[in-house]
Amino acid sequence: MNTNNIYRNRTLDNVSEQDVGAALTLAGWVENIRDHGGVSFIDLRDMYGVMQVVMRDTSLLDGLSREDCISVSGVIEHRDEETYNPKIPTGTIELEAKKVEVLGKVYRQLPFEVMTSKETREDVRLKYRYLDLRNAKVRDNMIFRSKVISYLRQKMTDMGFLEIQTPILCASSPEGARDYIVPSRKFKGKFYALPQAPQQYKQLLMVSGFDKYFQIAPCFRDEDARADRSPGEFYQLDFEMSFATQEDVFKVGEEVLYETFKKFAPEGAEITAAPFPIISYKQAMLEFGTDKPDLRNPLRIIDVSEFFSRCTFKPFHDKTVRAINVHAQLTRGQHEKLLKYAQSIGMGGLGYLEVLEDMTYKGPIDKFIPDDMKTEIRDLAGLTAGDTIFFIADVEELAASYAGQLRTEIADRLDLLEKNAYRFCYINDFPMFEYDKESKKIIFTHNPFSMPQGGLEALNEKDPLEILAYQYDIVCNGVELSSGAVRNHNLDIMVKAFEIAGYTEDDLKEKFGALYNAFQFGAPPHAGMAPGVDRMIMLLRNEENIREVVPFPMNGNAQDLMCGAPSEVTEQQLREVHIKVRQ
RNA sequence: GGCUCUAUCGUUUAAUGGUUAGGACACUGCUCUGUCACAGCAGAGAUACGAGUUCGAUUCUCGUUGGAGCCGCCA
Repeated sequence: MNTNNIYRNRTLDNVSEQDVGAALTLAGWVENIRDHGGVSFIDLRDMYGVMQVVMRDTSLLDGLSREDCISVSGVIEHRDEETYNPKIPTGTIELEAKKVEVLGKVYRQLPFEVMTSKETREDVRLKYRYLDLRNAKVRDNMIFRSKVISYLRQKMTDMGFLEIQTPILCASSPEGARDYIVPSRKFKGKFYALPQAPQQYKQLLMVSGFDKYFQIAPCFRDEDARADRSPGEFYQLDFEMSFATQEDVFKVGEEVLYETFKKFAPEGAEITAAPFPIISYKQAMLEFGTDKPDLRNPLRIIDVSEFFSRCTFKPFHDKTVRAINVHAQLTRGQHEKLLKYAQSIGMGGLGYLEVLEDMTYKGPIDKFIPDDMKTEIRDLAGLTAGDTIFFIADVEELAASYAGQLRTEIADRLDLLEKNAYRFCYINDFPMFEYDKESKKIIFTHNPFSMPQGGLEALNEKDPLEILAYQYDIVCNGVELSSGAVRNHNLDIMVKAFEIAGYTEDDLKEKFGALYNAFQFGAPPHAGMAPGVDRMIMLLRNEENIREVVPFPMNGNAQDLMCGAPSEVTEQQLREVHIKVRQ
């Protein structure tokens, strides 16, 4: 880039051997100073690269320190061949400084060294995030993020989707996550809420006739953080389509994600090609013990409850029994560690069998399997010599969950995960309702606006807990990237569904008035989903923590350590919005 | 709300019931004409806070505060 102003006339990606002899002014930050007495070097860094500046007049160095922001004028010189630096693109040239101007001085000792900031305690990095962002790796994550987002926009636009902004100040909704609320000045005692997602607006856009909508949408949820979950706010690639079925949405999701991952994944990465495998919720809970399976993990869980109901091992009778064949022999140490892990997640013990060379079994469970049933378990679990099979028994829900956690733990310990691969799948057929033990009521499992499979007839006739929804997730490497649904655009079905979840038609009118009204004016069938943008980038960058790909993340307690949010406001501000804070 | 881990110079890391609490990088000063995360010499700089046990606590115990991870929660 040519900029040509008083600060600089080139950026550092645009200086090359062709410029040897040219008088240039460059600007950036002092990354490093190497003072050799008679001659000194500084590494000048800007957003685009690094350039060595040589100072033969060492008085130019006076008063300079690391991370000062400076403008340097001088002449580009060719380096002697033995002093080339192959590590940087500008390694065969350097700028001989004639004049240095400090544009922004460093007045205090830096809280950490920029070059190694990623090794610094996270709360210190976050407090000085603007310095942390000077680090090349952190900066590259942001540049990468920008490129991904701009590609997503381009791709969605190319596919015929229209980007439309929806409000940030909207009405609070009773379902889902806790809202962030904003008090109203004009209406005493009333509040706006920040959107958990643009859910209702995008459905209203469908009613308006905007066939294909998308948005890189900020979403706000007042829930606790996790390593892969930003507290407070995050971004989704939110999209919705009219006259669309689940399959139509799957096609769009597959295309966008596959193309994006193909373009941005590390070199040589394997990416699931479309069509992505579709796994029902029920099958996922059985085979993987979770609704977000990591398909890089080759281990599968099988159900052996019926088999063990016929064996003589009492503790397994009347239990759900799941089994994992790990296709390997574990050392005694590995067994001990695994048992310890099993106990740490709440399991009583961990039964297993080892398959010997002669296909007989060894292990604490063996004596409870009658001789005439030994080949049956072999066929059931596909046992071959050298295998070890673990058994997990409990009530169904816990057995599934324990088996799922063990599957992950074993694969980790035995290093079984497929390397440099992005394995996608759809999980669908989620239950529409579930029983909430706390309130002892039937509640919506996920999105209350999803279309129940079987429509009104199912709602009227089936056990609510048996009804499935046209509701789906995209999972990649064990990370839930997205959820979505075919929406319920039929008012009768919606009234009935909400009735089952304990809402009257009046509740519906009051809480979701916009949708309730809109669906009386010719609502088209529609469906959509919303892949998480931050999570996508985290996966593509192989970062363990989502904060590494967010420009200004809050800490785990949803505090902005840099600016001090949340903070107190003045008495007057509170008075204006009719709020009194209880001491 | 619950569980687990954690807190030593600016950063990072070591050690210890009695020490001058050590190193590395950064910082300050000096030396050095080709380095590139330069090198050498010298210097300044730390046991989060509050109790308890003890002759003596930075070390052991409890609590507070902060941080991280997990569970709950996240339509």
